[in-house]
Amino acid sequence: MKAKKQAPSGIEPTKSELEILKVLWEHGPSTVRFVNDELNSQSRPVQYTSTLKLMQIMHEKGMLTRDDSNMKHVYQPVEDEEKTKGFLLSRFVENMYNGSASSLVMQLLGNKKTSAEELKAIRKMLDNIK
Amino acid sequence: MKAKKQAPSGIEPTKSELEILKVLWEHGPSTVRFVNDELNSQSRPVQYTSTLKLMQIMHEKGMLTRDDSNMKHVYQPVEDEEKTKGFLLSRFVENMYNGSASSLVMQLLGNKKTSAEELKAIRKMLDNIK
DNA sequence: CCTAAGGTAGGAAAAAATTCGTACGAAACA
DNA sequence: TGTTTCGTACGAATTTTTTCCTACCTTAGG
Repeated sequence: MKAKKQAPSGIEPTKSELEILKVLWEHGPSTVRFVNDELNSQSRPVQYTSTLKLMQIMHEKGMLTRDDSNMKHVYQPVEDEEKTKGFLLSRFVENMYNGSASSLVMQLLGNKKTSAEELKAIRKMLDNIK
Repeated sequence: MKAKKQAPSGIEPTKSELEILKVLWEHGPSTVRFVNDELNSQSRPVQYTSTLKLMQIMHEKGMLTRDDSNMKHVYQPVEDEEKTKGFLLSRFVENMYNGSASSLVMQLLGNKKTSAEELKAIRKMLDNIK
């Protein structure tokens, strides 16, 4: 008998779970049917019952709430987008850059894919904080 | 018979593979013994042969090269730290912020865990690019 | 030489994550 | 009312990732 590995209040989505969260973040509370259609049109073919199962599991884990007062259950993330993304981001920084946000930004700036536009936007943000 | 899913030149480490890469990045080319000791002292208990197996798999995948001219094989990442981290970072940005680096930075700035020191460092970097 | 210590290889088990088949209930509608 | 459509539940199969057991080889020390 092993203690359940504690995760910060149901956060810590797997890859597939994240896909689902993204749909819910973008479109708000949704039915399984909607999420599944979205996945199929936006990213990849997946069977309805697969999406259903996964969303049920996420519900069990406390990652999603659902309204099952109607036949078509409507699911919704427990934690909001900001919080979850913030968590994942700081874990990423922790993991990859020893917690140094500036190291990450430096990497980002050295990245060919970061356009001049982006740089400008970032500067502007920093100025606004000043 | 299914076609092997192609991955960008051996990148795309799993969680455990990343742990190993981190050791190799920090300490340079290493033996399995060294990496295993490091994992055990730095992060978690893991059997020698588990680490061995994983490093062998990474080698097969073309993620690590190895010098097996001596009995104690010495392993080394194929891609350098910058490149791999850059890849992972841009995938993260792509995934989580629709490719918008500035969105990510904004989140970072709103993060309690990003200290004033960090902010200062980031500003300085931006000024240097100007 | 013999043995102990430490190395690799490889198969297989275990665990985690993902996918799907089947059963069955409710609702839409011809 | 029958039947087709759309929904959930749930067990199980599959795939991916991780772990470890066993066999066997090489080297160091006595």
